[in-house]
Amino acid sequence: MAENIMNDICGNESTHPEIVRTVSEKLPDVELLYDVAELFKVFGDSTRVRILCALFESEMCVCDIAEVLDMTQSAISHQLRVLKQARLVKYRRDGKTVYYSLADDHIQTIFDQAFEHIME
Amino acid sequence: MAENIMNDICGNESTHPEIVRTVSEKLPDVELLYDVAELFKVFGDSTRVRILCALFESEMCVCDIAEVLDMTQSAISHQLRVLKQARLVKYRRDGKTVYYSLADDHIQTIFDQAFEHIME
DNA sequence: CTATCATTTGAATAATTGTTCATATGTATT
DNA sequence: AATACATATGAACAATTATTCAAATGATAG
Repeated sequence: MAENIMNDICGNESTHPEIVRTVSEKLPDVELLYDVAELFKVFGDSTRVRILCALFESEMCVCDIAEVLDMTQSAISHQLRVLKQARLVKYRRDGKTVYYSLADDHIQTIFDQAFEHIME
Repeated sequence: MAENIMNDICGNESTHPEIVRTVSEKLPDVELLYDVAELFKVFGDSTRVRILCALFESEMCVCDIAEVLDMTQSAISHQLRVLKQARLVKYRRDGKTVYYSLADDHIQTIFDQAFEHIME
């Protein structure tokens, strides 16, 4: 009973060497793709999506955003921090109040495409 | 020492009632925005981003993808499952081998915009 | 049927992350 | 000064998740 359980599982040689080679060449730098994933990770939370969509309409202060989303001011502030670090929102201070707005035009385009994907 | 620490923290009445009202009206359904976040969550992992970018070039079997990304075949399979559930990839079987390819044209557009945001 | 190989799946583990609570800034008013 | 209020921040907790390992399918050839 010499069960030869080798289970190569696609060992050394490729199944399709030429495809592996050309795709490996054309694939963008790992670091760039990592940054892309990081950007999408920021979009990948419903609270942040709702904040950005709210800011599509108008600049807003933290309190107003919290009221529109029916969430804690602290929770909103934490998420605005994430959006700020990703350079997706900018802010201006007026007295005690801080007003946030969108920092980038690409955002709306990206969201529009996402909507289209979901709708179809 | 009657320290009146009330800390309203934007209590009942809005700071900007008219903005809160109009934004609340225009904001898309929570469910739709939740779906948008779910889609971006799928894009928010560098392994999946690399898989999708690889598939931009050519359809590929699981083993080849694993070799291009220098990762376990099992890890790739798990992620392909996520991409499949999100209707982002489709597959065809040919004997023992399963070939994956992109299921949607929006993906490339979304990624292009993401690249632009990062580059600028 | 058995052996082999590509792929899938399930459980376990480690790491990441969103919210809450409490507290700390910062700014204006008295 | 002290008070009030908008916002920010830090620690803690719960929940989610990507990878690994082991084992199970599924498919073909002998």
